[in-house]
Amino acid sequence: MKLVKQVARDLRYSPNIAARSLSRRRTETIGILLPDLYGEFFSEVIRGMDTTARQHKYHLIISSSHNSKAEIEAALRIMSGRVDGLIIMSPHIDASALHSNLPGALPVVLLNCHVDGSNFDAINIDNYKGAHGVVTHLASHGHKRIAIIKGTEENIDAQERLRGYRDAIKASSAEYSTSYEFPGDFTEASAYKAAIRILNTNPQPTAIFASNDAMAIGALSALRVHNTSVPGDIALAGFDDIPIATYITPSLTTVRVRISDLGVLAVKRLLEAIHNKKEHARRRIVLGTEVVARESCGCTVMHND
Amino acid sequence: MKLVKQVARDLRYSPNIAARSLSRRRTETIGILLPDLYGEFFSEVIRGMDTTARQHKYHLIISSSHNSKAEIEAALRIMSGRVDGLIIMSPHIDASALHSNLPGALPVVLLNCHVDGSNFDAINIDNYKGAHGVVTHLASHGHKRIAIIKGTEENIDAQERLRGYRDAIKASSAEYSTSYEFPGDFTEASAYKAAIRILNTNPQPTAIFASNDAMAIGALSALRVHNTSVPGDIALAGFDDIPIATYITPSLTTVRVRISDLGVLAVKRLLEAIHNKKEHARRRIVLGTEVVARESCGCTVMHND
DNA sequence: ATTTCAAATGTAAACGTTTACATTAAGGTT
DNA sequence: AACCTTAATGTAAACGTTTACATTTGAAAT
Repeated sequence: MKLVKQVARDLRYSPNIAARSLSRRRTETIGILLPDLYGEFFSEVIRGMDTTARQHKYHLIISSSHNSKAEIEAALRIMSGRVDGLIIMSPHIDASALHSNLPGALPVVLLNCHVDGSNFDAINIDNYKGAHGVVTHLASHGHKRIAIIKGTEENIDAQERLRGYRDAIKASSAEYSTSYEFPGDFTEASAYKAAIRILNTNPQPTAIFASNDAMAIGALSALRVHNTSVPGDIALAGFDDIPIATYITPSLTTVRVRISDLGVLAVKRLLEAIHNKKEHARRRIVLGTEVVARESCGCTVMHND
Repeated sequence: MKLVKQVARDLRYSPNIAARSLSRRRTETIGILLPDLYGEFFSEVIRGMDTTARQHKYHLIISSSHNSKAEIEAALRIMSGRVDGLIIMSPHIDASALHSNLPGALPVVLLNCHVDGSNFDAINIDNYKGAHGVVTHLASHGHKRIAIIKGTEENIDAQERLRGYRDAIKASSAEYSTSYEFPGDFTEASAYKAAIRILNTNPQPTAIFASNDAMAIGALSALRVHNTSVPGDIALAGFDDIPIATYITPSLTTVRVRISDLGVLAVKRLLEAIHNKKEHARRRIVLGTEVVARESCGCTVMHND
């Protein structure tokens, strides 16, 4: 080892980050803006981001719980000074809000956001195809009345999953009616309530597609309490394939999203933009999904040992 | 509004954070060091930290997936320059490692760490009492052979929960034997395997205490696959009370930890240390727990609607 | 030994704030 | 009107790096 390095270590020297940032005009930090940090989905995404960022010697600064447009705009402004780029996950944001709250040159990646043809890097889940696929699967079991528990209204994922559901129903021999569409907000509790409403519907649906796994679990709980067997009386499917989906009873038929890959991709894309600021070409990436048939739809009894 | 402010807004002025940090000698950022970012437990903790930090206009910089002592020491050094204080959650760290990798003046709060009487602010869960309580509860149902699925060996929470389990067994009419202690690592998968080993034990235990809820869920899954009814054939209890514990089938008897409060407390304590650097008195806080009896131990049938 | 080029070293300005201090202005008291 | 106190304003140094540029040094080539 070079003498200098040895001495540096002896003196416990470590460069002052603020001075370095000031001088170099970069912080080696990327910002993550989330609506909320709740449940396994988000911790998986962040895990992907964190490991990828660290591989490239970047740091992650996280700000969550922005549930109104005003809040997220404030967060944008506050964050923008301390990061080299931003990953934004929020249903509340649109292109004009971004332009008016961010320095124009700041690289941005939109994750699971509604992108109205605006020129931003964006990563989305293939919600439409995933929902279409799993609902088609439910229909293939012969179900005629398939209910959906919807996600938060303004959420683009929720909207696309609903669209996939509707088109799949229409394309199948199942019955299409908006009376089979029940509101939810991606939490277990909201789905618990929705499931009870579904049980009180006449004629009763024989299958439920929950717009995410957390809601599928909430619905399952309500069905159990009301002595309704899954998949015997009512079949059930979710969306996301969070780790726990394999382990619940019955195991959950769902749509697999490589959740942590979302985070990995977002960070990679952002770093690309940061490093090639000039000639970086913005584009939209859609992450594919895959239907995973487990017990809750009545397909199989799984043995995962 | 003052004219200056108006003009400032018009020009889209925002102060340069790096320059401000350099000049003020503080970053208004606190660092979080985690071993891993996995499952609901961590997202809850971070949520508590994030909201509390934001209330005080502080930012959170997060670094996870440090699973060896070398990694976490590297992370300590890298982080220390960019934050005003550090919250550390890691089984791999000890006082000397902290002292030799951090500037002495940097405020630190240890969360769920092993604190060997060293002079640090620390926050811990009352693991011993919680485990003792829930195991005593299982014993009160008349179980004589109560197994435990242990957590990661070097983890202090795991050690304390084991200690609580052992003391509770000895204090009850149940049978104490280390052959009822099965290894696990806090993941569903590890508990799945452990549960199968438990089923093959002769005589078979009639109750299982899993050292966290994720493992309880993993064990439950294995029991179901092997046609073992819970709580009919085997009673089950977990630890943490993650949100999903209410919603699984059967609902999970567990030990409630106000998880997000852990994060809230840690941040508050750290901010206190940052602001009162001189006369801040370090101390250890132990967060109480509460046994929550649900279905999986055979207590009641819950109706949560 | 002189020239040429590259490499090593040294120097100083810049990065954009904050803060401490000095100066000036203003207001109130005798 | 002279004096004191407080407030407002202005000035300059400091924060700890990086980087661009100038200078010196060293080595290779003629």
